[in-house]
Amino acid sequence: MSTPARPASGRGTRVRGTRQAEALASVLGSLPGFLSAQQIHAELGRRGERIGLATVYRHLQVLSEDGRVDTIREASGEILYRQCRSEAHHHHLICRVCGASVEVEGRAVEQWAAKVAAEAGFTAVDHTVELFGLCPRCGTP
Amino acid sequence: MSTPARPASGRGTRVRGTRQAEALASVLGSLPGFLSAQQIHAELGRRGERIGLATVYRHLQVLSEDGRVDTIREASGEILYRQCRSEAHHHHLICRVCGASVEVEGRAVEQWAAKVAAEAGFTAVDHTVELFGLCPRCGTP
DNA sequence: CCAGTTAATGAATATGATTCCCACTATCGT
DNA sequence: ACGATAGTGGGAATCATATTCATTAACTGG
Repeated sequence: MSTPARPASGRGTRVRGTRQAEALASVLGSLPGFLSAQQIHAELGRRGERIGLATVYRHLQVLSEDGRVDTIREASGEILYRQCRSEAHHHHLICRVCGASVEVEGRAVEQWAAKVAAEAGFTAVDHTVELFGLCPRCGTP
Repeated sequence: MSTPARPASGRGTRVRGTRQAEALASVLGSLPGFLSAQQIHAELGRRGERIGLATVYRHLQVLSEDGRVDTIREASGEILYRQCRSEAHHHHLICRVCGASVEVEGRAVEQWAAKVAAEAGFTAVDHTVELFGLCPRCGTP
């Protein structure tokens, strides 16, 4: 036997372990900032993996639905993806220039949101909070 | 003379007072929530104004650049527009169901953002904050 | 180890919002 | 009223993302 099966993702997923899924995970795991689907696709090509753009989109969609990658929307409307460390709810501080990002937690924001919502009589409140700026490297020429 | 000119927007804008601009302003002024360009275009048609979609987009773009309307991005990526009361910086609490919105200020959030950014060494930090929930009417069946 | 089952792939095509093009029209200064 | 020119609008262009469907290949039972 030699534990033949499950060469891929390892988990008890209903997903087949494919070369493409592994390559995508590898890229997400090795690059630090937020990337667009197209950038990820390009990086895959650069690494010699010839993977269809549709497949990249498909995987990213599933991964983000499962909460395994976080997404933000750029000013242009393009979606950027990033594999995140913490499972817990958090926000991002993102460099406008290089895309580097820091995960930040926002207890203060959660509380503020809850208070404001309650005052207005709103329920089931969700929120989006993202911070954009210049990281130390890009902001200090 | 009889102060003939300036039939349109009134302000010292460099924009010509056109029928289309007035109609658009009228729609924005009379509808309460956030609307997509297409919804606004449809409403204009409903009111008997035959205005090109391109013109609607053009005006909305200028208005939002001038800060005369606020914009948010729906989950689908579509941009929603709304004429806002206050010139001052503010955020929105928006009903997921009916689109109604309340303007909220977020001193607490601004301060939190500034602090978090400073700690990470980021500069020139900007932020996006939007709250989505169910308004009193839509949340209480 | 092999063949069959079926999910996964990907090239091409579709979609849908937004923008661009450009000939035509209407506003405003004179 | 006239002319310069900003504004208009129909349609084509763009661009990210979704979908289709025939083909490929990952797992599974034998």
